[in-house]
Formats: sequence, C-alpha cells, structure tokens
Amino acid sequence: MKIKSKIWIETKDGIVISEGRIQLLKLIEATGSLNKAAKAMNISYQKAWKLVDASNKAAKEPLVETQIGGSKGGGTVLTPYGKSLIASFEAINSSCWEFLDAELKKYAL
Amino acid sequence: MKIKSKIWIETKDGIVISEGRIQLLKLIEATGSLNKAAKAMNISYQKAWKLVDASNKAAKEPLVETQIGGSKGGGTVLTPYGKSLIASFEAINSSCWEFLDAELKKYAL
DNA sequence: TTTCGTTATGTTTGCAAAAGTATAACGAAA
DNA sequence: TTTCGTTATACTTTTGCAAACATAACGAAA
Repeated sequence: MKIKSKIWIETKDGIVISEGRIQLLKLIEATGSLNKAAKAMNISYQKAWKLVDASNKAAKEPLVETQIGGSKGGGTVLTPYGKSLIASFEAINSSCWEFLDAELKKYAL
Repeated sequence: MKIKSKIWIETKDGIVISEGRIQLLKLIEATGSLNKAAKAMNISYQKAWKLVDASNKAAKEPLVETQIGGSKGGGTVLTPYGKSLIASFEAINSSCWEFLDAELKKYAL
C-alpha cells in the first residue's frame, strides 16, 4: 500500500512547471541545447519545444533563453529564475512525499 | 501562482483509489447501483465497471459488493472497508492541499 | 416461464494526442 | 557567401485509448 502524488504549479496562463518539465530543464542545463535535451529524453524536438514554450508563457518571466544561429547554431540556457524554480519545486516535491507517507501511516487500511 | 496535486493509493496489483474513483464510489453509495452512478457521472457503465473492478482487485479486500439478478435486477453497495477508504483518502487529500499551499508560500517565486 | 433492470464482458468505432516528416530562419565563422 | 547546427513552425501520419455498440448472464417476482 503506497501513496503517490503528482504536483505542478500553474498560473492563469497555464502550467509553469511539473515533474516531466523538470527533467527537460535539467537536461537543457546540462547540454546547453534544447535539441540535445530532447534527444537525451527520447522525445521529439517539437514536443520539447512546446513544453518549454508553454512554461515560458505561463510563468511571469522566462525559464530559459534561446539563441538562434551563430557558428554553433544557437542554444538554450536556463535563466536564474528557471534555476530557482527547479530548486524550489524539487524541495516542495520531496517534502510532499514525506508528508504523504506520514499521513498514510495514521490510518490503518 | 497556484500549486496543485493529484494523489492516489496503489498496491502491487494496481490503483486502489484516486480522486475520480472517490466520486464514483460516493454515487454508488447514494444510488445503490453502479448503473445509476455511471449515468449520474455521465460516463459509460463499462468504464465505471472497469474502475470499480480494478479497485476491488487492487485492494486487499473489496470496496463494493455486487448482486446480479433479482426482482430489482441487482445492485451495488459499499463495504465497510470501502467507506473507510473514502473517508481516509479525503482526509489525506485535503490536508495535502493545505500542506502544499503552505509550502509554496515559503518560496518567493 | 416470462419479464425486467441490473451486472458482466467482448467487439468495434472514433478521435484526440503523440509521433513523424518537412522546411524555413538564423547568424557566426571560415 | 557558403556552411552548419540550432531554433521555430506547419503539415501529415500513426496509434493508443476512450467511447460506443452489442450481447450474455442472472434471479426474484408475477
């Protein structure tokens, strides 16, 4: 008997961050490229782009900044705001798991 | 900026209970019939039946008991275990919401 | 033994979400 | 001014899953 949860943060403009998007953002941070991050996650570039675009539009300020063209083709990097969102979300998420496990123990099911 | 969550309880045999199933179980309790509960929820009987069957199989003991045939055709009623699961789940769920709201306030996003 | 409303289950259909395909735009460096 | 890897976006195809459809089983009561 296990209790599970999925949490996410949203505004009136849509979902800002969720478990799946966290993974993508971390890979962007690691690779400096949305294209490479998508490949590492085994999802299409198009899907990855839509996720990031939706998060950027839902948040009060962008989580990533992109650059098109150049000798290296371009790239995507996290903004300081994006980095802080990841950290906060992960902290809340793991404390939520702890909380729920403790709650479940209160009941004899 | 709002934080949202979905929680559910599962065993190795599958999902025992979740937000959607709670609603169905409550309507079964109110109507005494899976068929009527499905109609009230505007879902097909087949879908409702699958949900209830999956819950029954995943839990250590059934949440509902069904009767086939008879002058009234049959019916479905909650077991005491089913009733206690509903109560526990709802208590955990609302305390989880409170917890997450409080957590979010800790971070300036 | 016929009727009726229910549970139980298999089969088919439809559709929306996901995946795949294609292509344009970009700009630093050689 | 050509090349290259990237971002950005439109269009088409696939496919997984939910809904719809169909039907059997059941048993108390008339």
